[in-house]
Amino acid sequence: MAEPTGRRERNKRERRRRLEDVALELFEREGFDKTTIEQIAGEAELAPRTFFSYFATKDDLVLADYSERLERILTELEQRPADERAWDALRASFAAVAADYESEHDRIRRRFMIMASNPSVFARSLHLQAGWEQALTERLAARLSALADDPTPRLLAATALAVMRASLQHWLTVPRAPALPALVQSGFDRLAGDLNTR
Amino acid sequence: MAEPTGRRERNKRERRRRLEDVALELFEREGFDKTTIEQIAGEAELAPRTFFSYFATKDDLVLADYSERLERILTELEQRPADERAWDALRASFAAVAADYESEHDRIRRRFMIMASNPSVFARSLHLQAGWEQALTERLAARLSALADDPTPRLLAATALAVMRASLQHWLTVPRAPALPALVQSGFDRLAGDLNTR
DNA sequence: ACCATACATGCAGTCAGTGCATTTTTGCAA
DNA sequence: TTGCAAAAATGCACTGACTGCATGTATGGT
Repeated sequence: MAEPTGRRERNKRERRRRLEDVALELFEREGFDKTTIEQIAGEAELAPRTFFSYFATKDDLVLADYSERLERILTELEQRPADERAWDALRASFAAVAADYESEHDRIRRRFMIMASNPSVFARSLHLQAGWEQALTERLAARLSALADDPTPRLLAATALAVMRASLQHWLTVPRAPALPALVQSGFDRLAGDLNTR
Repeated sequence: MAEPTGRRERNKRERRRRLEDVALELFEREGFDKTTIEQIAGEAELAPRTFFSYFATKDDLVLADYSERLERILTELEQRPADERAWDALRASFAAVAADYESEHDRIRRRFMIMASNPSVFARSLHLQAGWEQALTERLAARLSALADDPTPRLLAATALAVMRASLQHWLTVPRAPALPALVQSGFDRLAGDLNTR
């Protein structure tokens, strides 16, 4: 009875969510290192072993939705006109994604705090970002019809991500910082324009 | 007999070195994950427990000399004239450090390969780089007399490191790449100059 | 109601990393 | 030389993440 199909799906989603919620709270209250998988599974009313069919590592609990963000960026970039200058296309794409972040400030901030205070989580997040850099590099290379040994695409990707990262950190840690899209845009502008005036 | 003092120091250095050598070779031959601390210690003729008084983690074996590099960069930056534009000072500092790398191509490449093929080592290296970014950011803030909430220093630091990283990767992976200092310099120039012409 | 399948669970194991107690080395001085 | 204190190496017992494999249990379609 009840739903026709998809109870399985629903249960899965619900359990995954429960693990995430419970874990985040424990991390904040007791600290990441002091919290064991056993505790997390316990509070989520699952067997410890089951945890690992939902998350590959403890770190992933904090970084669960990282991969969606990359998709967002790439999609956004895909939609920019082909004749737009690469840097401008990146600027627009990142600003658009930044606008998404804006509405999730608290959620993102919570995770950022845990991440920032835990080396292994932090390291893993950077590792995921490196994956983004690679993906971005490839798209840019295609877009620019760059030769395989042209460093330009990687340089652009790395720099754009650096702007995003610096902006994000600023946005999350400085008390009354401007809105994220504004920070991102001005970061891009600064690099393109008055880099040599400071 | 023999040396008056410093035998302790010497032994320590020698053992550390032995661990590093032995480990690198094992990593290359058997793979990072398949190699256990026990094996490494065994080949270096030390007790497993002793390993941890030389290296905090297995990852550190690959990244042993990362911290010295940061020092190099900061020192170099310190020596640039105070009235030089920040971006130019960074350019010169990074190019100087890049020149050091040049002579160590093989050593660096070996480690890079292990790092690139192992997530946890790679993640840790990025984490160390984030530390550099922070240190650089602080130096630049001082240099620019920037206010605490000015994003400029972080942006400059992040970007400069992005250039360095992109150049390094290019240098190590593209068959007949130009010399590293040249790559670094042209990366800096490209960002400062013709970013908006591509 | 029945069955195949997906999923949760239990169990036993590996390995990195840590704290603590003990033994061995080494530097120095009598 | 010998003796001694500090430094370093070692051994031992432990925690906790993560894995492989076998088994139980719920779910969806017939």
